[in-house]
Amino acid sequence: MNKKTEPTIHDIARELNISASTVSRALNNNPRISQKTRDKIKAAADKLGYRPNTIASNLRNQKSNTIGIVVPMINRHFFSSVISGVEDVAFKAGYNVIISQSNDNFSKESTIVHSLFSNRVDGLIISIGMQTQTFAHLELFIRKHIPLVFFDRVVDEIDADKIVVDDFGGAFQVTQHLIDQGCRRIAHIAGPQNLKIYTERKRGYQQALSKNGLSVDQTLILYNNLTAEDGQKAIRQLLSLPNPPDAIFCANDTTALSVMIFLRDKGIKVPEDVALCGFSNEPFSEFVSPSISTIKQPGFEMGQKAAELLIDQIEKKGKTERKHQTFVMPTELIVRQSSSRK
Amino acid sequence: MNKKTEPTIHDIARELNISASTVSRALNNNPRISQKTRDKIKAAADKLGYRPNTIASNLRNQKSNTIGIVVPMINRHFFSSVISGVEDVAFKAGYNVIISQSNDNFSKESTIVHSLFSNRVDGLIISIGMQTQTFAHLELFIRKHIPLVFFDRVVDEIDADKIVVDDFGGAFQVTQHLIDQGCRRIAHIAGPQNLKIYTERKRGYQQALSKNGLSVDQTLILYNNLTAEDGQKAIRQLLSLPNPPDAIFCANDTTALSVMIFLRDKGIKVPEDVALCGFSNEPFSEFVSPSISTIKQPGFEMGQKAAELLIDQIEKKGKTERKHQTFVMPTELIVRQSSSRK
DNA sequence: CTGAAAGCGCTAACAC
DNA sequence: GTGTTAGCGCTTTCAG
Repeated sequence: MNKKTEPTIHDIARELNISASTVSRALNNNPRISQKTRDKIKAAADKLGYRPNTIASNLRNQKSNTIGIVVPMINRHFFSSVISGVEDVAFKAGYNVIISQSNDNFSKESTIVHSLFSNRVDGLIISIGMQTQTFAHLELFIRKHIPLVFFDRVVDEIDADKIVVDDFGGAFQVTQHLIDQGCRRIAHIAGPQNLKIYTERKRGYQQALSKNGLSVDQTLILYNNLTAEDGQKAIRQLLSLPNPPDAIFCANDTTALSVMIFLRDKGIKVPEDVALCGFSNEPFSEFVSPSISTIKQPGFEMGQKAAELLIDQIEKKGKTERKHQTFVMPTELIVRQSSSRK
Repeated sequence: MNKKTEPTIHDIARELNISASTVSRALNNNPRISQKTRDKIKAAADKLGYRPNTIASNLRNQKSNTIGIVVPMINRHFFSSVISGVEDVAFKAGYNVIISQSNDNFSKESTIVHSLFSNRVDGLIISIGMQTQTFAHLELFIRKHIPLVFFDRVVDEIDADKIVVDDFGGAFQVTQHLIDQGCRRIAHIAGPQNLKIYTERKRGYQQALSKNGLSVDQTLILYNNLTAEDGQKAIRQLLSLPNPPDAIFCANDTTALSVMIFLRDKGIKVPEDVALCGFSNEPFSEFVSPSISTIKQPGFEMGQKAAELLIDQIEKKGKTERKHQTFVMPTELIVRQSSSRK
């Protein structure tokens, strides 16, 4: 903030020998001010280099025109796409976007959410961290009736609008596809089961197996945090089984990639020896060799939808508080080399 | 913002039959308040579910504890890494981060910057858009003495702190490397020359050629906006030359990738027939086949540095207004398959 | 069509 | 160690 005091509406008022309220009205295009004075005031404002002080206006109006967004990691393609979508819609509607990342750290997430509340954001869009298992910080928003929209990693226990992709359906499709390619012992590298997206993906996988008369072998389901290192560990373990899998469905692309690189280094052929699928359609999955089959998640569109829902709630506030809904965005199976046995 | 009026320090004051200023002081840990009353006040605050209203505090303190960041596209690995670095440092220092993307659109960039000013951000971090050729919107910040830090796509005409990578050095290294691999007709797909990063990359390329006694052939330098489509067009044109190149240095990885895919589809061998290098080390460049040699840009670290410089300026404000500096982050050549002829 | 006055919630002289 | 008071810059009744 600058020290030389900025021109205010009072400076404009003094310049023109009128009152500050008239200036305020003119600058807000209040029709009660004549066109002539309005023009005069705007000219003076320009001349003085006046810029409205949004903070003062926010305080007075009890509205910050700001929305907060919290993601685990900004620097991840899916999340940055969502943020981009949010910004796109928010900008057009005249809202600022404050971003924060939790780094999957519960304590940071909680601090951030409280700080956003103190900043009086008009609404919050969040995808919770992997560690998050209690929700007092989010219930705060509910209790105060501040609009809240979850996306991707949502919280069942809280009643709010949610945007998810069809994790179950996507996982089902992937698994069915692997079965169609002739795979019979399909492993699953699963994510932390406190996150619904990962339980859903597992459920889709299991259901597809069952529907096709294949048994669910618990030794073929491994749980971890889906990092590249976790993928390495998991594939080692799977290969060491007496009866190793002929296909692996990884709950994200990062893990799928690390598995693929491991197999490539070991001279194990993908997809001939082991077929492989990921989830999310990270940009690299298309270009690696062999390219990785995966499920496309429309990140940008999810961000747009989340922002639309949130702003809708903000601006309808008070009137018809409508029921909260969960929007399921369609997923799309993208078949690439890593699973194409023909 | 919620309608049920939030508890304020006055509510706490009334509850305890003390004055609001005492409450304010206690909550800010002012040592002039006795430990006993401080505890009492904090207990009452908790009980009432009090959350400080940052907007009011900001207005009073003439400080928003917010920094703005403007990038061309949030949804690009390099930029989201920078944002992540900024958030990392800003959070620890108690600042919020408002993000916006210009979409390389000058008019949007200008609107955003003015809006951030109206929001009284304490400082601004920006990488300008491809179209940006006039700087009135940025001079506003200079004129008002609001700290401003440029990164990556900086503006020579404005005196401010800048963080860049060593574009010249990186391009020189890449080109030298291609020469070392035996290439003699090295083409360059260059970016828009109003952006310094691209003139520097071109300059590094030319200098390396000259140093090695190779002539600079203007027909081998193509200018465009470095999209995937631009890359396709450029490689077509280069291949149609009477004397086509034996190596191509692309000013970014996106273009390098599209060139590589084109060559792969045409059955032209990389690196044997045409060696290829990019710039930026986008995640995909490592995993494509053949993997793409490139220059690593430390995005996260640049973001951290930018935030540190900015916050340093904000908090030293008024005192010793130090000279503005340009920080050049080292680049690193990453040699991969696309240029390894051995 | 315009002005006067109050107040959004917080902080910081200045008093005592 | 605590209270009183004024004011950050803006908007909005209410009055005329």
